[in-house]
Amino acid sequence: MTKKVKITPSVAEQALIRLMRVGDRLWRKSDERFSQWGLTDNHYNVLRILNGASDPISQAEIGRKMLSSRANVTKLVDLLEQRKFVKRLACSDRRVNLVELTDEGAKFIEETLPMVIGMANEEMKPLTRDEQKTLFVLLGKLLEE
Amino acid sequence: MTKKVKITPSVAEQALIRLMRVGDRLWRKSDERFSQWGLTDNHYNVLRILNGASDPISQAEIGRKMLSSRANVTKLVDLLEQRKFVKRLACSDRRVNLVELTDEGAKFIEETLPMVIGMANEEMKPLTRDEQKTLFVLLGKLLEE
DNA sequence: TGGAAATAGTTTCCCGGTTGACAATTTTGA
DNA sequence: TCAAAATTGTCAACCGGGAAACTATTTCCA
Repeated sequence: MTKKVKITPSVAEQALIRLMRVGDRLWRKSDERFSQWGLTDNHYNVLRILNGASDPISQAEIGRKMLSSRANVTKLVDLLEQRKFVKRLACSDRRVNLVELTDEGAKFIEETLPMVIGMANEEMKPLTRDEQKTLFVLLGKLLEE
Repeated sequence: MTKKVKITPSVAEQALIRLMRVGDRLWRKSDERFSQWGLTDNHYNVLRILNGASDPISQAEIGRKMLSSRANVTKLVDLLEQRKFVKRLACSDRRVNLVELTDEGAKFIEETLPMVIGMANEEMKPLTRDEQKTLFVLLGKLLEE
């Protein structure tokens, strides 16, 4: 028979695995929930970015903020535009499309955001507020490499 | 112009978003690294599960442990079998395939595991050991719903 | 100033994963 | 006991996202 490699995983590795697992689960749940509106988590992300921006922003900028490829942003904006949540504007730099939220898009955000935030709160309920804060800080340290 | 919805994100939501973001980044890096062996993170996961199991286990069981669909486990095992890392065995319950690690698969794990663990340690280096432990515990609370 | 390099957006192709249908088999319970 | 329900593995179709190639445009700098 095969001889198995015995390993006692380090704390670092255990934490890493759990981090990936929790993250994966949250993405799945999130996508599952947004599908009720025929959208992806990422579609909604675009809407929130636009809602948070004071001015229309370029697709490349959107891609940078959400760590998505330019190619994919094109597709995301395509759908959102077809849904009339978003509009592409010409820009003086004729390479770029500026994207802005339409009134309809803003209305959609307004109607759905409370529910979305509610889901987040629900998801984090097992942690006290202090623990949530601690988690936030620790994850922050991992983000800046 | 559109009226934007103003929201100050809750601590819970900020932590959740960061959690998803960090998780996503880790998955990407992980996949990128495993690709040097022509494998996916998930392929390796299967090997580790088999390495950790004392006996051959069914594909359905593998899928359960790694939160992957049965259909996908079929494909994962297909490749691993073709690579000779894994073997399918008949089972008295004739619906199931038992899967076991071959000597070659065990050898592969033995050779690569130190590197994989090293990557994990590297990734978590921004945190002290205590912080890693704290992170592990907090994430644990999120896992049990 | 003019040509090389950089940037933006799109399109095509590919890849990994899921869903749903299916056949084979086993378990359940009336 | 035996038909209905559940389980397992597979396959085909689909879907979201990434990489590379391409065009159009702008910036850089020798």
